[in-house]
Order: sequence, then structure tokens, then C-alpha cells
Amino acid sequence: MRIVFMGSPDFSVRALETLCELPHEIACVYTQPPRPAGRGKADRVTPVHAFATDRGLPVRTPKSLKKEPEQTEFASLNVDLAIVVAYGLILPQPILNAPRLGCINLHASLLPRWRGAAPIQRAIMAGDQETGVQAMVMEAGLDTGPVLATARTDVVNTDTAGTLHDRLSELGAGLLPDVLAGLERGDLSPLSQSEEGVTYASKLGPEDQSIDWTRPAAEIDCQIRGLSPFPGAYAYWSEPGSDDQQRLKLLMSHVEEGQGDPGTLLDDRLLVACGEGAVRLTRLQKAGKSAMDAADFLRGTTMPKGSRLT
RNA sequence: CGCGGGAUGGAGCAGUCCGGUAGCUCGUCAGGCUCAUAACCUGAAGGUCGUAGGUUCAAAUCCUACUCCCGCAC
Repeated sequence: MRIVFMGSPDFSVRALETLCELPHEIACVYTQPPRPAGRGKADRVTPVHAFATDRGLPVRTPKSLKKEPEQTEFASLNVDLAIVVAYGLILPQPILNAPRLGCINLHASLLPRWRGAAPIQRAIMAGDQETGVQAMVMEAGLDTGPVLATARTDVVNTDTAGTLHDRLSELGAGLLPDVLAGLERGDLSPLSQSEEGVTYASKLGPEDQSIDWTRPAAEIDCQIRGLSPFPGAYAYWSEPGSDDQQRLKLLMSHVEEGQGDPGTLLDDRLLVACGEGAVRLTRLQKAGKSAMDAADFLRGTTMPKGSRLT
């Protein structure tokens, strides 16, 4: 088949790599345009862009697909299928209609749960025990199309958004060979999504990152792991006798017994009282420093029992 | 030219302002002790102080350029 791949972040790269190994022709790779990002202000190409360039694949980076010239150009590729994995642009109906077999999307949740932007993080933050990745037929609605294939995985209490991201990326790529073969034969049976259990994984914002210590420990633990390693949950702490608050990024934790005034350190080894129970911080990062495990962190920073995180 | 922090034995840090024998907590190794819930005691090894120049009798420390890491913002 002649295929267009559309994707942007690291999550998509694994799928593109798999696609390269399959006996199909990649007509073009669409990805988000280079933008000023990171420190400095240099334009950065997306991970998909970098990978495609490396493989010598043609790349296009339109800012939008809503205008007719882009749509015409897309249609003129005359492809059988578009595979979309975390592309980051809305595909208008003319685009969806252009490929002979339509557009399929890989989405990192068990739909209809966690439709939208940040399904991996939201699944952990909500304490889901299981999640997965699905291939679906794209429709105009946001992640509403019928499902073609599913891979499931348990979410364990040592998972972070990072570990889950890597696993789902791998599982998603693994769905492609069978899905493409099935589409080619025309013998897949798309399964409409349930109308119940719909949730939306809204984009992460600053309000998701700050910790409310009055919440139960289990929820805070999920918040910390769901935002790790990126963008990170954070708390403020000031050394005893000092007024400067320093921002600490909290990257890993687990729930332990304990109770006290929410936010108070219950020992000198990073056990923090929550509204219900306590969390032990096991990996964290000071501003300007690299992330480190609790044991390393405590060699250079003393956080005595009784001091407070806010 | 977005703002800012940082690089010092294996780990995490102090020392830099005010130049003068490289220090702390841990780890490692050797010996001792024997139940101390992060065991303890004694001893030892281990560092051209990110790189390249410059100033100086003397540079981790002052000056210049560069590399790499990170926080914010985007």
C-alpha cells in the first residue's frame, strides 16, 4: 500500500519505525513544523521529523490542514491510507476522505476512556489499573471512531508516565502489521465505541502539577507518577530558618503508613503526611540540578522531620 | 541573541565574594566488634577542581573563550 504517516512526538517514532520495516510505500511523513523550543530559542524539529530525515523520507510540516491548498496537496499524494499517531493537528473531513481506505489512528487508551490529548498521564493520575493502546478508524469527532485492534497492559504502582509511554508506544507499533494486513484484505471488523464510560484526557496544565497535600496519599502518589518524568509534579520547600522557597520536582513515590498535618515531613527521609496516609518520595529534583534518587538527594540536602512542603 | 542555576575522588555537596598544603556526608577496600531495625569502631585507597588560554611568586578561587547538564518560560 501507499501510505502517509502523520505524527510528531517520541511516542509516534516507534510506529513509524515499524512502518518502515513493512512492505509498504511511505509516500510522505507529516509532522508539526519546527518551533522555538527548549532553552535558547532555536527551532527544533519534532522527533518524527528527525527520524524521517534520517531515513531519507519526504517530510511536510504544514501549520494547519484547514486550508484548501494543503488539502489538495495531500490528496494529490494519492495514497491508500494515512496512519496518524499523536500528530497534533485536527484533520478536516476532506483530509479524512482523501486516502482510499481512510485514516487510522493509534491512541494510547482503552476508548472511550481518555479521549484527547494526554491519555497516558491521565490514566495513571486517575489510578487506572489497566490501560492500553488502540487502532481506530478516524472520524470527524475527537477519538470517536470504531476500534480495529487493541493491546492492553496493566498499570502497576511503579509505573510512571515515562514507563507507560514507552510500553504503549511499543504495543501500539506492534498493532500495525496485523491492522495493515487486515485493511488490505478488507476483513477487519471495526467495533463501535461504547457510549458509556467516555472521559476526556485534557491537556496538562500548571494546575495539574502542583500538589494539594490534603488529598489522600494514594491520589498524590498517582499524581506524582502520572506526571513523571514530564512535566513533573512539584512542591515548594524552604530550609528551616530560611525564607526562600525552592521548588522541588517530585518524580517518584510510594504510599506508606503515617499521619500528620498534610505536607509535614514525618521523618527525615522524605515521608510526607497527606490528608489520608503518607507518601515516601523516592526520586526528586531541585531547580538547576539533575533528578536524583532520595538517597543521593539527602546527602546534599537535609529535610528534617517536622519541616513542611507546600 | 528569552530568564536563571550548575560542572570539585564512585554518589551528593562545601570551599570561589576576600588567590596561599582540597574538605564534608556517604560509598568502596582492609582490620576490629557482634545483633545496635540506615549497625558501630579503627585504618586505607581514590581528585591534572568541565575544556582551552590569560593574569600571578602562587589559581578550584581572578579574566577571556568554549563544551556539557539542569530549572523556568515557550
